Order: sequence, then structure tokens, then C-alpha cells
Amino acid sequence: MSKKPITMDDVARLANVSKPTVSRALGGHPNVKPKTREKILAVAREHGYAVNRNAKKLREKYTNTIAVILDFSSHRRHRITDPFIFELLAGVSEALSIRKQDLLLSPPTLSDANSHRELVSGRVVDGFIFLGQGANDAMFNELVKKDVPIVVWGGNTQATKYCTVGSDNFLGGFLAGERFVQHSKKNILFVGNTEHIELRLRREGLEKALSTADYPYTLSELQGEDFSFSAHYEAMAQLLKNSPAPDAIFAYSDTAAMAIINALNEHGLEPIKDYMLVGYNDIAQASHFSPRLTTIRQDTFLAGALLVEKFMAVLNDNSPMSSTIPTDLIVRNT
Amino acid sequence: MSKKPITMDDVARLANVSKPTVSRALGGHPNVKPKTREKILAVAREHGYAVNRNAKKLREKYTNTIAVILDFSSHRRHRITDPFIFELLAGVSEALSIRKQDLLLSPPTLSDANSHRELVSGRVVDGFIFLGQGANDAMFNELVKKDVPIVVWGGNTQATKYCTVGSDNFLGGFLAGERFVQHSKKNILFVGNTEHIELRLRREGLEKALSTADYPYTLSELQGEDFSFSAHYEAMAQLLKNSPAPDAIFAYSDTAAMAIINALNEHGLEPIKDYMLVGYNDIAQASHFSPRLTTIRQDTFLAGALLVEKFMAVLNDNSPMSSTIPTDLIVRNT
DNA sequence: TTGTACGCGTTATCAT
DNA sequence: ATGATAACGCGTACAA
Repeated sequence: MSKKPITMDDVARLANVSKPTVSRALGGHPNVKPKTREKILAVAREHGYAVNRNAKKLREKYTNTIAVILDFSSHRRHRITDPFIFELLAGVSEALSIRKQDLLLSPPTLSDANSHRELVSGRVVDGFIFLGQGANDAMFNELVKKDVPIVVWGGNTQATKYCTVGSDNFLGGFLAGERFVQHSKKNILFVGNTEHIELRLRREGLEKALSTADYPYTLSELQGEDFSFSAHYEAMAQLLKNSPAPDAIFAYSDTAAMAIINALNEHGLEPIKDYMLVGYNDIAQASHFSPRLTTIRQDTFLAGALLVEKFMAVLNDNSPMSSTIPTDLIVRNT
Repeated sequence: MSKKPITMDDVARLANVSKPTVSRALGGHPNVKPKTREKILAVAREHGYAVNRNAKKLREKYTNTIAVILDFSSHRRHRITDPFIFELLAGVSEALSIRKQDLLLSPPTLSDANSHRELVSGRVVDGFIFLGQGANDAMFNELVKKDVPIVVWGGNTQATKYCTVGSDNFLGGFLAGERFVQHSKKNILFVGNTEHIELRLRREGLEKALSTADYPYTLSELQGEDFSFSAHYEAMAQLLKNSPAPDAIFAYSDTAAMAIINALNEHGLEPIKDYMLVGYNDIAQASHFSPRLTTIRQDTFLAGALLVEKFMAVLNDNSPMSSTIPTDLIVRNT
């Protein structure tokens, strides 16, 4: 147990060379005789030597570790609800591993800008990738002001001071609206809290498309209290009790869409026949739910790659532009 | 950008004390005069000082970082399918944050025992929590032999040399079987690959319960090729074409259950009336799927806490016993 | 091509 | 209660 790990010094001794030579051999430095290198590598392998990464980080500029923060509000107390955020996490994880960056998965205990900054000045991580904007716009701006490298998955407006990657939310909303207008839908329901930048943009896109309709229509809004499945279900059931049923619904996530469909079901309403619904994210479950969901697709693999690419650019001070990934309407059975 | 971060030396100078005193003040050491401590903390706060964690780790025994490895086989190429693994991840994340341990989320690039060991001897992490056993039983045993601290979410047999935490898989299977026998089910289908220890145990439990039936029955098996939704759907559709429909199904996960129900649906079969189905995990979606799934619940919050607790025990050389979390049958509409 | 000497920022030991 | 000094393991000038 208390076995002392072997150090670079030990390897040097065993290979009859000096420590810097070992360092060079392991680091792939050109100026080292092939035969010497081989000898060193052999000794290292034989003794299971591994470079002490803390000592290394102590000397080097970057930690090559990036903290990834899940959207706080997508978590329920001890219960995760939306698989999308995890598909996104998987995308980021893969992209980071390609660049040989470590991923520190941070708990939502970090709340303010200072606790985040400490992680950087303590040289634990080089910066942050936030998977979700939530209501943290102000904190993100503060972090940028404090020179903390960050990239955020989310929406972007003129006021956004930090680099974002996200779907083209306005377009996503527009595509949904277009579909509704094509089918002459008149009583449209937008589900989502427009305090979130992304959702505000989607609603704007939706409105833009609806405004091309040459007939009268109404647009109302349903804001779930939190992000849980049952909250959405109940809110929708309540709405159906008190108001005329909408004939078109645009939900901010597939998960929310599923909850809403359940409520519509129990109210005796059928997809396509009675209502049209467009979800968002195209999570794995969306195409297997019954009914199969019409939704807006986001490629989480590409998203991860882009988030990491932008982060690296931020780290190197080339203030990269925010950007969006392709955003497509996938028509299925709603 | 190239702003040099403030060091402990700097703080010492600014507070008119020596470096060790600063270290003691920050570390909560008792032997430091309250007034001195206050002064030091004030200076540190004022200048936004944060301890360099790499220098700290270079001196200390533990890195206080734990690598968490997701089950390789639960990932599809760029597509996550089963939310359960992420509920588990959330549980572990929370448990680790309570103990102030950092979570390094490792990509599935690490394949053999040596690459894992390197992470420990390189002092990146103190050890591993594996979320899923997959077919890595041999590697886990090898890691234990090499004194790498690990804990595994999964099943346990006499042959298991490493510490596991998991649901009581035998009991889970038994509960499902009991339900089937109570309803006189005769044509039982087990869905899952029994090469996985957990699933083998569940099948054994199922068989045990079935053996109490005082009537003849058949038990067959369906092994999905991979863990994707569509693979299960298609395998089930195929089975329904070629064989008589089962009147009872025990699926290894709720996700698999959903795929199978879709296939049964399209074949005109109805839950309860035509078949009975028990899933596994009780993921958030299970109670909102249509039909609402009967399933075996696992508390992922508790699971996370237990995994971390056991890991700490392993780290401190008190070879802890493997253990199981409460395992209950949740009866809903299948 | 290789070796010597030093510093990275912290904690631990020992002395005062 | 505090300070001087060493040591953790590595990379990098600079010298050879």
C-alpha cells in the first residue's frame, strides 16, 4: 500500500542517464539518440513508470483539464429528467478526449463567479464549459470580465458577452411555426420559460413564422414551474381543463413534449388529427416514443466538438465568434 | 492574460508573516493566533488568492480526485441510450461533492488495466468508480491485484474479487418471477445478455421464483445484439413473427422494456390483457411512459453514496464488503 | 547528444 | 505561536 511510486530520477538511475534525458525521451524531444530513448522507454515500461502529472502541471502553463458544468436547473433534487443534457455531455467528453484534455465534472455547488474563478487560479482547471445557460447570464459575463476562459452551450443575443455554441434557436422556432402555418393551425401554444435566452429566441422565431399566416391565430404560453416531467404534465392537464385545447404546440424539449402528450392523451386528443406538436433536441427516445415525436434535431456530437474547439480558442486569446450548429425539423408522427 | 497568479509567498509578505503560517491559517490549523489568521484571510481574500492545488497534491498523499468510468457498452457510437447510467452518475457526483472529492469523468479510451493504473501512479486520481461491469470482470480483478483502488457498480458472485455495489439482482429477478407465477404466466421471456454478471443473477432469481409454480411453463431468452433501442425493437418484432407471443417478459432495463413494448404494440398486443412486463431501474421516464412501466426500482442517490463510501474504505485499506441497495418491485400498468 | 543547477508553490519537520 | 529549511517530481536554461 505505502509502496513509493517510482520517479523520473529512479528511471534515470536505472537507465544510466540523467533525469533531463529521461524527460526528453518521454516527451518525444528530437534531440535524443534513438538507442538511448529505447533503453529509457524499456526501463520505464518495465517498472511501470508514469509521469507525476501534478509535478508536471506545477511547471507548465496549462492544466489540460477543463471543468464541465451541467445546467443547474436541469437537475431535479436527486433525479435527472432530461437525457439531452447527457447526450451533450457525452459529446463534450468525446471531443475532449480527442484533444487529450481531462474532464472535471463539477457539481452544482459552485454558485457564484468567485468559486469558479478559484478553480482556475488554484490551477485545477484551465476554464469552463457550461452545458446550459439557465439564468446565469450575469455570472457568465462576470467570469469573462475576470478573464476566466468559458464557453457556454446556449443562445446568443447582441448583449451576450461570452462565446456560445448552440442550435439556431430562432430558426428552430421558425421551422416549427412554418409547419403550423402550412397546416393552418390557429390556436398555438408555446411551452417554455422565455426568461431563458434560448427559449426567447425560439419564441421569436415562432412568432416570425406565424406572422406570415394570412388568417387570424392566437399564441399563448405555458411556463413549467420547474423542469420535472410531472410538473409539465399537470400544468398541461390544468390548461386543458380551463381553456380550449390548442391545435398546435411547440415544446422546448422532447421530454416536456412527452409529458404534454400524455396529458393530451388522457384528455382524449390525438396527434395530427387533433393537434400538431413539435419538440426540441431529438433525443434518442423521441423516435421511439408513441407517437414518434416531430422535433428539432441538434447533433450533440458536433456540438461537443464545437464547444471544445471554441474553448481552446478562448484559451489562446483568439476571441472566437459564437456559432450555431445545423438545426433541422424532423417530421414524424406529431 | 499572462497575469501571474498570486502565491502563498506573496500573501505571506503582504501579511507580514512567514509562508508556513499562511499555510496553517488557510488549512485551519489550530496553532495560529486568531488575529493573525484574520489578517491572513483578509489579505488572501482581498487579492483573490487560491491555493495552487497541484503544488498541494505534489506534497500530499491523496489527490482527492476520483475517476468515474461509464460502462463502455452503454454508449452507442455517438449516441447515449440509457438514462439510468446518468442518474447513477448524478448520484455519484453528488456523493463525491459532499466529501469534497473531485470527479474526473473518464472517456472510454482507457481500455486495459495498465492505462488505468497509469492514471493512479501518475497521481491524477486516487482510484476508480466504474459505473457498470460490462464484460470487464477480468480487468477489474487485474486492477485489484495491482493494488489500484476500485469500486464497481454491478453484480457479485463468489468469484468476484473486487468490491461491488449494486441492486440485489437475484432478488430483483425473484420479485419479477413471483409476480408472473401469481398471475399464472406460462410463456416467460427473459430479455438480456447473461454474460453480464448482473443479468445472470437476475435470471437465476427469476428461475428460482418460477420453479415454485405448480404448473408447466417455458422460459426463453432474448439477447439484444447491442444496447440500442432499435436493436431491441427489431429483435422483438422478429421474435413475434416466428414464435408464439410470450405472456410475461422480464427486461433488463426500462429502456429495453420500452422498445419491446413498442414492438408488442405494433403486433396488436396489450399490456396486462395480453402480457405482463417487468422492467428494471425505474428511470424517471418509466412512470410516464404509456403504459406506465412496472419495474424494479434502484435508488441512484443511495447508490452513489454507497459507491463513494465503499471507495473511501478501499482507499484506506479496510477491504469493505460488497453490498446491495434496497431492491423493490414497483407495480404500475404492465 | 547529454548533464548540472535551479525553480515551480506547497506542506512537513524541526527549532525557537 | 511562528519561522527557517527541506522536500515533493518535474521541465528548462545553460553549459559541456
